[in-house]
Amino acid sequence: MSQHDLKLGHPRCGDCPIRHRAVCARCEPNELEALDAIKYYRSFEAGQTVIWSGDRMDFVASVVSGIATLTQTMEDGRRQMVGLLLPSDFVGRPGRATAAYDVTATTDLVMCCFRKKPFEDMMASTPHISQRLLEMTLDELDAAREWMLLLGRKTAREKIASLLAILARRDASLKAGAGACSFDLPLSREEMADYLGLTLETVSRQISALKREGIIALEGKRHIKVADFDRLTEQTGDDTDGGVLS
Amino acid sequence: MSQHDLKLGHPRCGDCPIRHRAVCARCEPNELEALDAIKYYRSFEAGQTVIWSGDRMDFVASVVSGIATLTQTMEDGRRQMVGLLLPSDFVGRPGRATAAYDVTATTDLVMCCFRKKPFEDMMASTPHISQRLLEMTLDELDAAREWMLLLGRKTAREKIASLLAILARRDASLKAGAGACSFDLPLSREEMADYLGLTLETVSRQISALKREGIIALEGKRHIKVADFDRLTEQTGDDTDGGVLS
DNA sequence: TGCACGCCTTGACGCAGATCAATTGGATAG
DNA sequence: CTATCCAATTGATCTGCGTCAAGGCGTGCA
Repeated sequence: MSQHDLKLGHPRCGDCPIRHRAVCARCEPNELEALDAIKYYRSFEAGQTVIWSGDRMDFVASVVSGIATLTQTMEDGRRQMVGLLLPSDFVGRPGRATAAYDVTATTDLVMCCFRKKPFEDMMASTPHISQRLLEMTLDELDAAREWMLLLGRKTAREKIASLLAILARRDASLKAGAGACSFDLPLSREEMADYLGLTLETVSRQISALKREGIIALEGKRHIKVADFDRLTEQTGDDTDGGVLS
Repeated sequence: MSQHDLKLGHPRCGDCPIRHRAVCARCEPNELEALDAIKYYRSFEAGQTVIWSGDRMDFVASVVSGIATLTQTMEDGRRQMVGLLLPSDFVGRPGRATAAYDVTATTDLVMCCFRKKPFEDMMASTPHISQRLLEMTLDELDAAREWMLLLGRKTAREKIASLLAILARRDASLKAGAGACSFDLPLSREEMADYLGLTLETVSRQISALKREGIIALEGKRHIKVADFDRLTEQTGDDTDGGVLS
């Protein structure tokens, strides 16, 4: 769409990690300067809650390193994860005063925060930013819709396989397409269950089943080896044309 | 956020219905002129498919009247609705060439379409538009996340009650809050099932159960009467502080 | 008037996944 | 080396919802 993507910072250098699609040589350096003035960093330990749903939220933020989750909780304690935040993902909603979801660090986490008021002012005066945010939000919406199909219509086995495939794709060196790969699970069984709309027992049983069938292997509880990625994706129920994302 | 909301057209007049939060007296008339040049209208009959997933899509659009759905279908025919498009909702993604979901008219439908290329050009030159779209996309993302909780963790009864509450809230004259109301179901049992991640039989049974308990009453198959809205919302599993949206 | 077709309802039954409960295994502390 | 703790596994049983199947009801067409 825009040949001139906003350079709020370069993902590679980790300085200010708002993701952009392609490095662009024509970006204005002063956009970065402006952001420098209103940003600060916060670190969290694995398991720490970053924000509780309903809290006043006077910043927006971007994940620098680590993984966080967005979850919703019902009165009786049922929990559903509704977002998985990976490095460069954006948190918080310009124009809203309170948080709508719990945000929890599942690994050690560093976030780059922007005070909300100046960030919003800057959005108003810097069109690239809202265009970039729109693009990112549309990506998230697509991911949410894929997730809805998983929650509403997939079996437990398909759910697990889908999650493992997502994690494998993003974590492992799968450049070429099919083949072997291995990665660390960033989520506990319970967190996986909250992601998938299952119980942790069902998650555990399905992982054991995949192991028994030789589709995956475990090293410890948290490290997964996938012998043949194609055999895993066969289990996901998805169309078999493995779209490789940019 | 922006005190100066884009006036692409006034929802009330139905001319060009991109929704905006508040009527703004200071809008530039030429923004509207610019849109006039690239827009056109299309009508569909109930049941007609507007776009198939994978189709080349050279426009974006906004719903003028009627209701449309976004659905995803798996190879074996399992279907999940992932979006419900009501008047003033936006369809299509700037920057993407092909449709990601099936779009189907569930009632007679009129859409206001914008040719994509000129629309994108205008987005680039008119910051208000991307800001307005960002706001709308964030609203959709919130709705999708609420929906994920429903799909992942709610029981069949809670799902039905939630859907009826959503339809009642938007359709009926519930200004004051609680009380009686009635409305027409815009969806068939099967479409409700696809929305909720259930089978149509389960939908039918749950509706019968709510009827038996006097929480709702049916007139014909498609008209619902809710005697006491609070008794319905008690069944949704949601927190009981009925947030009234702007 | 009757038949066919679509949509909905209702019943009977089975199973995937939830629930309840016990055990294992790996990590850390004493 | 043993005790403690917590995440994960595994087993036994239960149940909500899916599946399969048989009507019911309204609408349109011959």
